[in-house]
Amino acid sequence: MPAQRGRSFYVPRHLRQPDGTSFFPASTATFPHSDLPSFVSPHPPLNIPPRSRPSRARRDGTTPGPRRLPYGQIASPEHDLNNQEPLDEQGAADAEGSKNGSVLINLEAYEDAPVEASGADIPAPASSFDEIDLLESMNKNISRCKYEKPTPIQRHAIPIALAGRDLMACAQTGSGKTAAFCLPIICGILRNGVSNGKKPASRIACPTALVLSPTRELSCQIHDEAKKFAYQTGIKIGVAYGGAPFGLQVRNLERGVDVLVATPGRLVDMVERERVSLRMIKYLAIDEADRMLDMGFEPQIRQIVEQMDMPPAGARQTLLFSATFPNDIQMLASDFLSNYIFLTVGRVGSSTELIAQKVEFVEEKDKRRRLKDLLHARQEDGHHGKRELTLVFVETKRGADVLESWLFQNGFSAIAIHGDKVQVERERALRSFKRGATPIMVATDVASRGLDIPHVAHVVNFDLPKCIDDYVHRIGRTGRAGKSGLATAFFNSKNVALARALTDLMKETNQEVPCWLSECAEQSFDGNNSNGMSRNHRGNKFGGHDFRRGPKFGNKRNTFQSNYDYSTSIDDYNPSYVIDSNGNPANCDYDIATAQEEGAFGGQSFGNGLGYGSVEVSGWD
DNA sequence: AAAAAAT
Repeated sequence: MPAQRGRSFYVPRHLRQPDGTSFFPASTATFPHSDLPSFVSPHPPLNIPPRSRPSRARRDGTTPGPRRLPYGQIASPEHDLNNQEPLDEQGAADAEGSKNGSVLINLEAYEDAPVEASGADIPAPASSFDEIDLLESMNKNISRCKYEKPTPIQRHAIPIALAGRDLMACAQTGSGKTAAFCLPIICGILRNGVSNGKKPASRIACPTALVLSPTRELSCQIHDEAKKFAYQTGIKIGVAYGGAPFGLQVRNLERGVDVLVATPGRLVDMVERERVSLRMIKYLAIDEADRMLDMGFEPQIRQIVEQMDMPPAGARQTLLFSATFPNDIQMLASDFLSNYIFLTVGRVGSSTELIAQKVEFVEEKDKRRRLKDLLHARQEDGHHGKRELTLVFVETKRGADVLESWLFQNGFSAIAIHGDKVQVERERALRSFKRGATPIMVATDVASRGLDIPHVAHVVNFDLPKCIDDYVHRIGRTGRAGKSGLATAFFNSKNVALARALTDLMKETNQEVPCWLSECAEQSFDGNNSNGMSRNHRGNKFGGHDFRRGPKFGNKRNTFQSNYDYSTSIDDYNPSYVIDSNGNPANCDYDIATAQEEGAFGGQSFGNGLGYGSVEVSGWD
């Protein structure tokens, strides 16, 4: 029985201390409610000294949060990726039912979400939508969306954005961050007069606002959401992403666009072909900003923001949102910002505790058989017929296809989704899964971020991800809106590097950690490092703080909650160890055979002591 | 080694 830390809530990864404690001890100044703390005082703009950009190894780009959280709002409407129809009132109210009591109960916990804000002249948060000076037409849309009360991130971020300030904000997906940047942007455009980006005698679309996101599906989702807020305001929302007909998208934009939601590649294409110009951009929002600035994406983002015709920082308003903001990414991101406010809204993720996490020791060759058993077990437990959904994550695209056909041959109705499928197939697979036509979906990480899939009762990590953030994100597909869920992971010697982080996370979420896993974790090094490379540039963790306050920058004025010792975390962390041919740390003498003797195998290591039968899972309501 | 994002 592993020692529990006695914390009854989940601390988001980016708010954790290296020792696992929260960044927000009781003595720390936080403002869980909407009062602006008295110790927040204006100070001159921070002067960020030039720095050398650290060379970065492959970073485990993390994106926010797994699911939509209640916050007393009705859960987000299901997004039909193909639905490009204008939103009608029914659409606006097309909220997925989550009117159960637990939502309201959980709401109380979210009110305590700790908040950290730093920067000059921080606008006071608002406690209600009425308090925020959004326009009448938008208030109606907010009501139509059944948003009764702003979420913590909305309460803080919307006043900041409405005040015209640049913002770097940390908040989980589903905590309402889409609205947190869409509402003030749309409101700002309305106040200044809608132009629909029309230049007389020009076919070039000139949007006033640009929203960037890392995946096509996420762009669709934001597009749909933004349309709801802009309903009957005259503001036009457009979308541009790859895998869909170029000409069709362009023609839609030619009809006028104020807010363009896009993935980077297609946008660059459109700008280069002179179908879109960024010269009128007044608002730039980057969703999943840390991922967007991660290797692979950064050059494109830099091209869009710095090398095309977009007005420079200061001449536009820039809003960056993400779940995590490692310090090195903050540095990159600050290039895009001017006198910005850094905002972190942590959350008390009690719903995460509603996910029963189970880790089983399963060798590669046994995985299929074990998965089959799991799927059968659930059917025998009488849950089938409710068409609850099971999401199975694998490592590779090919692996997804292979497992899909194997499942099919074994009588399961499964479908695969991954990036080698054409967009139409991706969307078809997703729809089929959501509908329950194929209640099992085998996915790569393409499905782990940004997708809102109701009724997922079970997430199986057939292959565990390399980084713990991905794990958190994947399992968060279940246990939504106050409902419980189950997450099962297949662990074997290939995953030893994840043992420590996995153990920590499970403890934090009050899960019982199997003995063999604890033992493995104790004997291995920090598992959040999958390739044995030093990640000291990232600091010891998380980046849930304004990097401007780090020791290198020497500016600790006007900050609250600064009792964290950066000196031990940012530059001094330099682990080095050797990985042997099996991928294990060479000096980790963890012995699989011992684990087997200890009964570590499948079925013996239920995360919370609950069997499948005793886990309350959701089905169709 | 892998996934995502342009054609």
